[in-house]
Amino acid sequence: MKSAQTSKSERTRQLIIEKSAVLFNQKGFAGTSYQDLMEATGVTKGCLYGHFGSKDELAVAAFEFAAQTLIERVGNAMASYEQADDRLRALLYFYRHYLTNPIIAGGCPLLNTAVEADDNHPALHERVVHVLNRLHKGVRNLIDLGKEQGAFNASADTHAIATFFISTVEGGILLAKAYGDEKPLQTVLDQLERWLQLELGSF
Amino acid sequence: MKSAQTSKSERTRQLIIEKSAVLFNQKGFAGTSYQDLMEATGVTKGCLYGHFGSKDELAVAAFEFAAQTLIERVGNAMASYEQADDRLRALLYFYRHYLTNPIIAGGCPLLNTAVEADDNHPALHERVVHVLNRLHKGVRNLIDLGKEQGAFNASADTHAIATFFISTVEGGILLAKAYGDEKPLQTVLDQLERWLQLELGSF
DNA sequence: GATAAAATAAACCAATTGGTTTATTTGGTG
DNA sequence: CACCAAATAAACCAATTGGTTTATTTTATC
Repeated sequence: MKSAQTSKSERTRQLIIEKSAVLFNQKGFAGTSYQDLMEATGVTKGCLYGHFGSKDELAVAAFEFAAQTLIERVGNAMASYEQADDRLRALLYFYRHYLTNPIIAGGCPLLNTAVEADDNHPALHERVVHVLNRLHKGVRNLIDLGKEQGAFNASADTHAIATFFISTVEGGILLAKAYGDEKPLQTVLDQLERWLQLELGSF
Repeated sequence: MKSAQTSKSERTRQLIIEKSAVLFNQKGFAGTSYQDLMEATGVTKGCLYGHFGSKDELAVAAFEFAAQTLIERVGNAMASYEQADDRLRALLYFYRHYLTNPIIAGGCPLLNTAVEADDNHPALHERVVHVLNRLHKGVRNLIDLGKEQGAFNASADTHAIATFFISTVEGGILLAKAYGDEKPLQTVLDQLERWLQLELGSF
C-alpha cells in the first residue's frame, strides 16, 4: 500500500534496531538480555533471531544506527551554514543541547560503547574506532575549510584541535551524565569556545 | 583470634578487592561473573561470599579501592612540591603517563564505572559522584593555592577550570584507550597545558 | 602444639542466559 | 482474494548465572 520500497520485514528490522540501540546504550552489551530486547522491541525472540543471528550482530547493527544518527545530526546542525565559523558555532550549539535533546537515551553512544567495547568486544570496538575517525575527520575538515575561507588562523594545528575538541566534548558529556545535570557540559563548552577563539582567531 | 594490624582475613579480603577491581574495570559489573572472580582472585566462591555478601557489595568495595588508589597517586604525584605551579605541572605529568603506568588495568576506573553505573547501578553511581567531587575539589584547591601564592591569575574561574580540566583529561583517556595509543592523550594534555597557561598566567 | 578462624570442595538451588526449532497464525502485498 | 513472507507462541536446550549450605581441610596465631 504505502511504500513499495520498505517491506514489512525491513520496517520490523528497523524497529528492532532503533529500540535495541536505546537499550544497549543504557544497559550496555553485557547488561542487556534477550528478555530485555523482547520487552523493549515488543517483538518475539524468534523474530529477533529471524533478523539478527546473534546478540553480537544485533549490537553491532544497533551501534551503527546510533552512530549514523549522531553523524547525521551533527551534519544537519551545520548544513545550513556555508561559513566555517558559523558551522563551528552550530556544532557547539548542537553539543550544548546534547543532553536535553539527545540523539539516543542513555548518553553518548560513542562514549558508552567505547568504554565497554575496547576490552571486551572487538567487533564493536572496531566500529567505535571507525566512527571516532569519521568524527575527527569531520572536525578537521571544518577547520581546514575555515582556513581556506580566511576565517581561521592558518597556523592552527588542525589535528590537535580536532583531538582536543572531541576529548573535551566527550568528557563534558561524561560529567553531565554522571551528575545528572547539563551544567558541567555547558561549562566545558564555554571554556572550549573561548579556547577555540584563541586558537583559530575570533569567530 | 584477632591479630593486630593485618589478620589473615584482612589480607585475603584485600587480595580479593585488588584482583576484583581489575576485573570490574576491564569487564564491567554486568560483564564480570563469579566464575571470573574466582579465577582472578584464586579464591573459592565460599571465600568470596564469606567476605562480601553479594556481587554488588564486592563491586562497590573494588571501586572504592580503585578510586582511593587514584586519589592517592594523584596526591603523591604532587606531594613533593609546595608551589602550585609545580604541583600543576606534576599533575599534568601524572596524567601524561596514565596509560603506560596505569593505576589499574583497563583504563580509568572513574570513567569506566561512571559510564556503566549512571543508568544501572545506583550504589556505584553514588560513589562515582563522590569521587568526582573529591577530584574536582582537589583541582580547585590547587588553583586557589596558586592564586594565594600569586602564581595564578586571581580572576581565573576556579570552578570552570576544574570542570574543564577533568573533562579534558577523561576525554583524552577515552580516546587513548579507544585507539590503543597514548598519543591522543599526549595531544590533549599539550593543548590543556597551553590553555592553562593562558588562563592562569604562565606557570 | 592446640585450636579457632579461615578457606576449600562440593553439592545444591532456582532462575536466567543465549540460542534453536517447529507448528501455527497474521497480514502485507501482488 | 489468495498466497506467502513474516511474525508468533511455545517448547526445548545445555550452560551459566548469583547465591547458599555444609562437611572438611588448612593455617595463623596464641
